[in-house]
Amino acid sequence: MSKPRSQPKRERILDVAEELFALHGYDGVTLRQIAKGAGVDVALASYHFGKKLDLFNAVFERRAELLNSARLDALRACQQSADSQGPSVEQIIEAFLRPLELAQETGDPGWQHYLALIAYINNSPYWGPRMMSKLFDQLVSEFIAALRKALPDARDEDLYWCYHNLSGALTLTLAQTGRIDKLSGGKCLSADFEAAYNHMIPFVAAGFRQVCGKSASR
Amino acid sequence: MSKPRSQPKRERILDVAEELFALHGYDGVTLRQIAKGAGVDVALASYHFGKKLDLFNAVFERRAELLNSARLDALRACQQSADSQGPSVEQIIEAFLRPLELAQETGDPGWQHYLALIAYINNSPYWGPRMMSKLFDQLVSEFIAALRKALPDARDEDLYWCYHNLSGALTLTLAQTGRIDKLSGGKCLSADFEAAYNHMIPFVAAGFRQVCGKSASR
DNA sequence: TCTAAATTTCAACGCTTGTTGAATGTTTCG
DNA sequence: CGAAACATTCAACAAGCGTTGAAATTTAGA
Repeated sequence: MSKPRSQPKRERILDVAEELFALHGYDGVTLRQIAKGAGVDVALASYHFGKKLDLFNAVFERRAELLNSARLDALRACQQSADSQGPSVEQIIEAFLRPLELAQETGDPGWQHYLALIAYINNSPYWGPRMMSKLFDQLVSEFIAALRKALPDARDEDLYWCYHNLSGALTLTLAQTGRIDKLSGGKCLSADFEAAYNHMIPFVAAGFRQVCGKSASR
Repeated sequence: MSKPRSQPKRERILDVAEELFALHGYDGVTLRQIAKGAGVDVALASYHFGKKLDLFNAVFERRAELLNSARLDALRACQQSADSQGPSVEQIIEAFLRPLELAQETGDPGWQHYLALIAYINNSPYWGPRMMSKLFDQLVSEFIAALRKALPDARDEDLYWCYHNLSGALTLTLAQTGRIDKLSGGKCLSADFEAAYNHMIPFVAAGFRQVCGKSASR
């Protein structure tokens, strides 16, 4: 059998690695810190995952498929329930963002660390080009195709720049830096994903319409 | 003989540290890499800056004041030229972003590295709380105050979430990951700050108006 | 020029790093 | 049971780390 038994120590290594990598980055974490956090000998990480970089990749692969299919399902669902014109910009962005919230609300704090790790990757000039495309290009292309349909007058260049803005706003949200908490004097909370998305969806949708809409300046 | 007061080796250490920290983060760079890049002995970095963390801070402080005053000047200028109602949302965001472009166009590639380093800090759950407030809180508060005046019906909470979206979009732009280049098939270029801001300004302004405007849903 | 200070290199330190091979403990299953 | 397969720990390695004191070099000022 390939994966019959749950391997609790192996999972704990992944959990701790996920959390520490998200907080300190790849180079900011040692295998000994991870092993200590997991209550395990250092050599066990090498036994299960090989090199440090392989462990890093394993952390990603563990949740990638589930996350991508959840977001794709949300897109398909809003496409199904739409009329012949297809879903609106708001609906598409909602499908892009809400599954991230659901992932968090499974009660598994690992999801929050995982999303913060993705934020770290996405914003890194070193890791971004090495990891993001492989993990998310296909999914993103599908969302952009849906947006292109909802904004038939958009130029491709404008569409991609707008997605870039969305991606940036989302990335900073997922990074959970707590900066907005301090800046707003507690009026906004980084951990409140629902509030973040409730503001992000109309904000981004209006931006898309402004830049990619019919009357956009060319 | 070249001027000794300019301390060329000290500057070169800062230049190389700036570039490498921006690319690999604090823990991803060793003092020996920096020294090698600067053509200098390792111990010289310690002599000039003390601990590694002090060098990291010195990289920031070198350009912080100049950057902040350039952005503040831009805000003051657009406030001067506005009527009694104050500058528009677009004008304020323009004043927030354009000085970053000018900094790049001095021809000094160090500015680009510096801005990428700020992006790294701003997106980091570890460094963000430790460095961003000290460097930028005062400036950001002034811009938000101006936006509050331009959007008199806005709730503070909405205003801060909108700024968060702006900050995220800007951060991903400064990080220069090249992701949009690949995704757009070359139609958009990460290095093209002017194009990025030309799209970001109307995008973000429309978002602010949507979320913070008179008819915003409450 | 001479001298003191500032700069830069040299050499080394004690520690930590990722990784590995062998030893020990634990399951699985005929 | 018994033995093979898997899981885990132990001990150690060579390499690289940040940091430091002393020596060498360069500069500044009289």
